[in-house]
Amino acid sequence: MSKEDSRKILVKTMQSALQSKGLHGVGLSEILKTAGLPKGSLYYHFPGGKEELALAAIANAEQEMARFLEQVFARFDDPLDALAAWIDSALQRIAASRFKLGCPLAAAALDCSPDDTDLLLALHGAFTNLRDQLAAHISRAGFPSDAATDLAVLVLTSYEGGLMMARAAGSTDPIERAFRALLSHVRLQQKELAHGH
Amino acid sequence: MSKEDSRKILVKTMQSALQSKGLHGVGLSEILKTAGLPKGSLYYHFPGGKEELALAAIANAEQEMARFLEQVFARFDDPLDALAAWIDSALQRIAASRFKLGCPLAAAALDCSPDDTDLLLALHGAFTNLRDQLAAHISRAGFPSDAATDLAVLVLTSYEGGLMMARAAGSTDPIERAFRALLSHVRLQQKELAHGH
DNA sequence: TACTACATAGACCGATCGGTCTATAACTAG
DNA sequence: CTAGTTATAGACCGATCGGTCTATGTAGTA
Repeated sequence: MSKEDSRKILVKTMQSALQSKGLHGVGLSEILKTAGLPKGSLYYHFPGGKEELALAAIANAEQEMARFLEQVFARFDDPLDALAAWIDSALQRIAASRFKLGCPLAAAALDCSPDDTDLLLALHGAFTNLRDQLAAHISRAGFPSDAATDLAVLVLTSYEGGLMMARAAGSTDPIERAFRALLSHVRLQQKELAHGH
Repeated sequence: MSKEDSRKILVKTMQSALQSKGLHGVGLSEILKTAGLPKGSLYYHFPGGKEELALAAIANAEQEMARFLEQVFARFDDPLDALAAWIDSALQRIAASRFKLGCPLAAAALDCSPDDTDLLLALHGAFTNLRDQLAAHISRAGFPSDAATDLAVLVLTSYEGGLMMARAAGSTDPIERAFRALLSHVRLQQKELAHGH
């Protein structure tokens, strides 16, 4: 097994563990058992141990999400249609996991100690990047830059909060309701803007 | 020290621990040290151990939040003004804790195992109650029942997601942005409704 | 074949985990 | 004063935690 294979397996395993149990909810032994690798491999690829692995998993999750967003926005002319499609696919993914999987970023953010600065900094960076990416697309829908950034944050917070509540509810209902409300309000605002107010 | 005192201290300590470190982020020993009580007290008041204590902390957090919401909505004629005031006070509370404290419900939801059914059921109940409470007030602002519930969920998800992102950012910026967008869109919709559309 | 990285393998460590158990202090009722 | 209940107190337990360490393949190069 090559170097890159083991690294990737470990990162993916940690990412999935973050989604289902949080940072402190899983032990290294469980991760290694799932990954099918011994402890030596972990500390060879990640001398920093659990935290370094978590940082890698966070970076990977951010990249995956950014890539996916880019794909979705490329498939639709109207950014708001893309937004709706993104949420639809998220609903399917969550339901498919029987509501076990949340966002690895959110889980890490709430499960770490407040003075775990490395982790929090990485998370802040990830959220900022995703926010700016969303904002850039939303502004294409006719929203001024400031309003687009605010809207992007609203979308992200609802998404994260919605994932969390969907997990508790064992249902996609919270996400469906939140984005039904969000999109209906945003469409209305868009119409107002188009009429030159 | 009376029975009720120790119980309350333990519940509050666990609640605060959930907010700052999550369910698995704190050990019982740390909780007991903070509470200034020995292990015997914990297992006397909560024979079910950590999980029973966590359930009590969740129930208490829900009650506190519901009570606070009731107070805020009682102070304003316009429910949307109350919503804004609620967020303002949340911003102050978060900043005062130097962004260390999140929502204990969210932390528990993301930090527990997917088959921890007791915990997830309690969380689902709490979120549903808060949602219905919010929806009842929002419908007073002129929104039909269905739309009011959707909006209430949007408010809750944004609040929870916003708290999480504020923690990562070390700033109230995400909450401010999310609710600036949310309230502006909702006010617009309210105007449309008032004009009889 | 010998040398040298790379990567795996897992025994082992002290610390801490959640939980159990017995002992005792403090108060109340008779 | 005694008996009984309530609550505190903390020693103690096996399991598991994250992390270190040495030994063992294994692949590429000379």
